[in-house]
Amino acid sequence: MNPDFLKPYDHSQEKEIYTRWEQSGYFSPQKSIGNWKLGTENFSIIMPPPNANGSLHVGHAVMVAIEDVLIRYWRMRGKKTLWLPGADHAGFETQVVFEKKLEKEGTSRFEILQKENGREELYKRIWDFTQENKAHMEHQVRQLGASCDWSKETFTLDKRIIDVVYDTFQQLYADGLVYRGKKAVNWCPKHQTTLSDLEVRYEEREDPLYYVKYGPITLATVRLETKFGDTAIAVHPTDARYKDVIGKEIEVEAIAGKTKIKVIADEHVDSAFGTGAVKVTPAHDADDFAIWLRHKDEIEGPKEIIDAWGRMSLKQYFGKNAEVMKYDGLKIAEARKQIAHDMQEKGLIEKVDEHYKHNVALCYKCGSVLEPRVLAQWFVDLTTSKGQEKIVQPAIDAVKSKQIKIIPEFQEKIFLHWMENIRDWNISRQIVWGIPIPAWFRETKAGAISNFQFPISNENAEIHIGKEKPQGEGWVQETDVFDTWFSSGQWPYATLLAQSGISNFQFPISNEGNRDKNLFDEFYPTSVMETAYDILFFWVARMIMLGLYRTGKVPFETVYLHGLVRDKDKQKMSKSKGNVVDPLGIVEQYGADALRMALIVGNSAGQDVTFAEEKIKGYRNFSNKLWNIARFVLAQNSISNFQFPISSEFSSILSEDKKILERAKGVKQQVGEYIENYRFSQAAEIAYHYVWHEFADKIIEEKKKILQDTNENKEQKESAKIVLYLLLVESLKILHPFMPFVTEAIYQRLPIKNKDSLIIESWE
RNA sequence: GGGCAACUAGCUCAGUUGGUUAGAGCGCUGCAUUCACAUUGCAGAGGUCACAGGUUCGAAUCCUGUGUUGCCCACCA
Repeated sequence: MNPDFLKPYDHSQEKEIYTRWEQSGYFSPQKSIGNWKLGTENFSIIMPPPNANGSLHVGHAVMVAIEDVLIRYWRMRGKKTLWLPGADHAGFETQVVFEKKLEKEGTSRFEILQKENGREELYKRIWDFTQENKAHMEHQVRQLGASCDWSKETFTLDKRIIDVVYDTFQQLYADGLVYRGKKAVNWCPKHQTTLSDLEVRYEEREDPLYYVKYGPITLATVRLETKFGDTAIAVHPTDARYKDVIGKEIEVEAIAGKTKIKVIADEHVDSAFGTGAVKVTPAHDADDFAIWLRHKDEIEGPKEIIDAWGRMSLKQYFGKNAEVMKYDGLKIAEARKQIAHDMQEKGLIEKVDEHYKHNVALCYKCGSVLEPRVLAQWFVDLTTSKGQEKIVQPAIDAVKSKQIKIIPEFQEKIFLHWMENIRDWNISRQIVWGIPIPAWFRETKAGAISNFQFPISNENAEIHIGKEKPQGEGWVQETDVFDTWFSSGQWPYATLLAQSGISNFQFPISNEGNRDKNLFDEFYPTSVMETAYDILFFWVARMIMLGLYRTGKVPFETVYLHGLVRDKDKQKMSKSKGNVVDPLGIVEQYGADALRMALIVGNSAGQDVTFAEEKIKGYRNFSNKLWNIARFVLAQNSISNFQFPISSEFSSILSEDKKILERAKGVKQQVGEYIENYRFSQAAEIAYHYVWHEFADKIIEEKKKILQDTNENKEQKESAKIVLYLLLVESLKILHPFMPFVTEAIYQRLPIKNKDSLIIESWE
C-alpha cells in the first residue's frame, strides 16, 4: 500500500493534481488523447466571466462548484464537454472600484482626464489594474478545481469580441433598432455618467412636501429648487377645480418677480394627490419630460437649471435677476433649504408636510441621489412595434415555449413580467473604461456647435456608425462607451465566434472551413447558463434577446439560477460590510473539495445559501473519511493486480456481494439522475450518505468481521476483498464531480496498471 | 401599488409527479481508544413540518385564506 495512506488526507496536494489535469489536455474538447475518445454528443457551458476588478468571493465558488459538477459528470458520461472560462472588464463597476483607489491616492479620474492624453492614461491604468486582477482570479478558479478549457479563455475586451460587439451594433443600427435620442435619463452626479433603469436603486426617504402658491393654484412638491425650470402646471382634464384655468396662462408671484405660466391638462395627473395640480419641469423629472412630449406644441421644453454636478445653474435663464442668482452654484439640498426659507418669508408657501415619505432614486454603486437629466444617449429600441417584434417577443416566446428552460421555474414568471414591461435600454455611458461606441458625429447646422460638447442631439448632427473616421471634414468621434452588459449580453455567441477565429462572419454562420475549429457551429446553442438570480435581467434576459436577434437561435437551452451566499447572520456579503469570505483562505484551510461540498449540499435552485464554516469542516472530515476508506480497502492484500476496465463479473464474487454491488450502481444512477435534473444538493447528499453511512459504517464493518475471522471460509474472504475494492472505485466515481481532488488523489494510488485519470474514467 | 419566495430538529437548511418510523451538517447527551479513520465509532435526545379551513383512503407536499420575514418590479408630484 502507498505509504501516503498512513497519514490523514492532506489537501495541499490539490495544486499538483490540478496542474496534472490541466496539462493532460482533458479539459479541452478539441482532440482525443490516448485511450480517451471524445464523445459525439456535446455539453457546453460558457462560464459567467467574473469581474476583473477584485478577487473572487464565495458566490463565484458556488458557480464553479455547480458548473464543474455538470461538466465533470457529463465528461465521465462520455460527452464532448466545453467549459469556456472568461473575464469581464465590467465597465462602470470597474471604473468605480478604480476611482476609489484614485481617491485614496488623493486624486480623481477628473484630474487625470484634464491632463494631455489623460483619457489614454486612465484607460491604460485601468487596463493594467484589470490584468492583475484577472491573473489572480484565474488562479482562484484553478484552486477551486474548475475543469474548464483555459486555452479558450476570453476577455470581454479581446479584439475579436469587440469586433462581434461592433458588428451587432451596426446591425442593430441598420435595422433601426438602436437610436440616439434625447430623453430624460438617470444621471449620477458623482460618477458623471448616465445609468440604465436597472442600475437605479430606490430608497424610501422622508422629506418635506411643500405646498406652493402658484397664483390661484396651490401645488405640492418636494423638489422646490426645480421651480426655476418649470414650464407649465398640469392638472387632470376632468378636475372641476381647475376647469376654468386649463389652457390659460396664469400670473404667478414668485421669487423671480411676477411671471406667467401655462396650465395644461394631462391624463397622468392624479387629482387625488396633494391639490391635484403638478408643476412641470421637463429638464429635471422623467414624468414631466413625458408630459412635455405630449404637449410639445403648448409649452416650453426643458429648461436646464441644475448642472451635471448637481449644482444650481441659473445664469442662462436668470442671469439678470439678483433675487434668483443668489442660489446659483448651490448644491441642490442647500438651494432647496434657502428657497424654502425665502419663499416662506414671502408667504408663497401655504403649508409644509414635514414627514412626507417617498421613493428616491439612487445610484446603485455610490448611493448618490440620481438627477434626471435630458441628454442624448444611445438606446436599444425595445418598445416600438419593431423592437418588440424583433427583439423582445422572440425572447418571450423562447421561454414560454420552453425552448429555454429556467430553473427554478418560478423565475420564469419574474422574467416574463420584466420582459413584458421592458423599456428602451440606455447603452451609453460617459466613462472611459469600456468598449467605445463606434460612432462619429458631424454638425449639420452651421454654428450650432460652436461651443462643442457631447452629447450632441440628433437634430444638430449627422451620425456615422463605424470604427473608422468617415470621409469628409468635421467628423468628431463619439466618446461614450457601451454599457458593459451590451457586450456581455452577447457573450455566448461572441466567445464561440472569437475562439473559432471566424472573422467577417455572417449569420447564419456557415459550416465552411475547419469544422473542428468552428466552436460556434459545434457548441451553439450552449447547454446550460448557470449564474446567480440577481443578474436575471441585467444579463440573462439580454443574452436571450441579443442571442436570438443575432443568431436566430437561443443562446442556451437551460438557465440554472443559484442563490446568493449570505453570511451566518443571513446578511448579503459585501466589501463595505466586511463580511466577505475569501474562497482562497477556505481552500487552504479545508481544501477545495470541502468548500465545494459545503456550497452544494443544502443549496437548491434560486434559494439563498448561508455560509457556515462548521459545515465546511464537516466535509473536510468527509474527505478524510474517504481517504481512510481507501486506506482500509487497499490494505487488504491480494488487491494489487486489477486490470482496467474493472469488471464486476468476477466469478469469485458471491451473490450476496453482487447485491451490494448492485446497490452501489443504483446509488450511482440515482446521483446521475439528480445531477441531470439539476438537483445537485440531493445528488451530493445521497452520495455522501451512501459512502459514509452505508459503505463505511455498514459494509466495511461487516466485511471486516469476515476478513478478520480465521474461521470464515476463503471464498467469502476473497469475495469481500473484491467487492470492497469495487465499491471504493464506485465511490470515487460517484463523488468525483463534487470532490474532484480527493477522489483523484485516491484513484492515482489504486493498484490499476493502465490507469490514467479519474476525470476521464467512464461513469458506468 | 403589483409580484415572487421563505416559514420543517437548538442553529443553518434539504425534502418536484401526495404514500410506510420527515432527513443532512453543526450543536447537545451517554458510552467506546492498541480495531482504516478522534478530521473516529456506537447509542440517543430533539420536530402538532407558521396558522386556519378544504380536497383525499392518505397532505410538509395539492387548493383557499391569514400571519410573519426577505426580495423584486412600479413615472404618484
